[in-house]
Amino acid sequence: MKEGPDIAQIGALIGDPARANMLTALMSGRALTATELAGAAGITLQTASSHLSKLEAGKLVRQRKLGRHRYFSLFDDDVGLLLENLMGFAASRGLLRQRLGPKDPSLRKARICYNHLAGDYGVRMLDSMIAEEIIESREDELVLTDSGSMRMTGLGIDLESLTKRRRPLCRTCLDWSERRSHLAGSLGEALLSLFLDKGWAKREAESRRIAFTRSGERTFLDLFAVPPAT
Amino acid sequence: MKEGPDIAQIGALIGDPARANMLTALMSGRALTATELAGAAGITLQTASSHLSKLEAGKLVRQRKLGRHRYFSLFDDDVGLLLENLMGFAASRGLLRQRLGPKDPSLRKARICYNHLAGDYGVRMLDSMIAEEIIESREDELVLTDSGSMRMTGLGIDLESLTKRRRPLCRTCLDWSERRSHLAGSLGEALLSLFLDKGWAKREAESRRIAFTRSGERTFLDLFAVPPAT
DNA sequence: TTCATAGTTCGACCGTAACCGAAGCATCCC
DNA sequence: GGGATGCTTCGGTTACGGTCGAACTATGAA
Repeated sequence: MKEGPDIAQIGALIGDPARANMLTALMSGRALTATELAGAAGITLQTASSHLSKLEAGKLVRQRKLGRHRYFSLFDDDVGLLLENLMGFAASRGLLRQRLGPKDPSLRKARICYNHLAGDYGVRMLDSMIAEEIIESREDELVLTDSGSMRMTGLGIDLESLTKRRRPLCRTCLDWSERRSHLAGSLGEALLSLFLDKGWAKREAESRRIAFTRSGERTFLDLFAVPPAT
Repeated sequence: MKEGPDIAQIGALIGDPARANMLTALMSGRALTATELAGAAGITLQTASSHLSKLEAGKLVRQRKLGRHRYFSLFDDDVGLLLENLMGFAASRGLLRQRLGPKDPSLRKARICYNHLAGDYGVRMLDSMIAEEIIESREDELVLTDSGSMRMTGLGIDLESLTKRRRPLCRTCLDWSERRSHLAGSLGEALLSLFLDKGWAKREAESRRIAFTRSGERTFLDLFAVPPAT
């Protein structure tokens, strides 16, 4: 017997509440210091340090030294996708965290998923892009069309530099609150940065929430109009 | 903070080696008794019973009483998909089980993924079905085409009864060995049963391997021809 | 009824891992 | 240099959970 990969190790890594909290905090896409992560998990710095070295050994997070700080972030996109997946599963089993303040409609509306837009607005964006034939869905992957490339470039996205990287341009990511897919991959990341750079939306501190400005929201909804319901 | 679903509980459930082994054993799609699962995990019956009640409480498995036996199986398709996902992730981190006997090329070729075909042959089948326009990939979901419906019916699949159920007909499932998608959902399940019923392939005992007979393999490969590489 | 098999529950044991205080490095600032 | 900050390492405590033996329940067979 004993066939197949070892899922227990990863389960155990994610299974500790303190570590799960840190990973969730890192889903904000920010690189956080050990002290910040300790605060997010509600434990002392020493304990956090021990947890982080385990997460690092398991290739779930990576660290970058910057001055006397150590900035931790998720190891790669795959970790983000897996965590979002797990959240979807947990939500489907009715496993919500105890101290879930308000039901957080704003979190369902627009939030950051590691490095791209998620929530109602994220799903809506992908829907629109497919309806507008900016993206085509082939087999199980998403492909940017020629006309889509032009529109993205028109928005100010440097596709050239994006495609140079080895990371896939477009990926789907299952949204735990909407139970449908939104756009991940380097294009998903680039689009979110664009929104932030242009000031259409802002990230809230210490949260995954994305807050659109009034005019930014109008522009966004105009740009990614949803086709009338069939 | 504390926003979002609780992933730690699920992680902890999967994180124990004994439980992970049981879940992996259940990925064979068979309903197994507590004793069989104890054997698969290498623990005593008492311990297994305790683990199983936890898995049941966490809605990862369900049990059916049949005489004096209790047959355990995965709670639903979602659990199977999640586990396959986790295996893919674990494999990508190089986390293989210690006592992995032979590299198991046969397992990579064709195996059962909870209730549908996975491995090289599973991926190949979906590829072919899309190329032959039996299935179309829209947005992030798979849709059976009209001509596809006819072909499936021609094979002897009762689509009517499949669509009556609330489960989705077609779903993608990420294959951990191929790193691409294969067909899940009730159609995926029905197709595998068909292969087994027609005697094209057999399930090996105590394993996830699917062994095609010589003539069955020919028929399968003929039916799901792969388009010439572009 | 009696015996055998399948499984759960209880109790006790034990190991591991989470946790924190204190000390030790490393980096930056003055 | 001296002092402050950020983080790691060490050591020791504690608690939780996995484990199994033994006793108990339930179903089936003789």
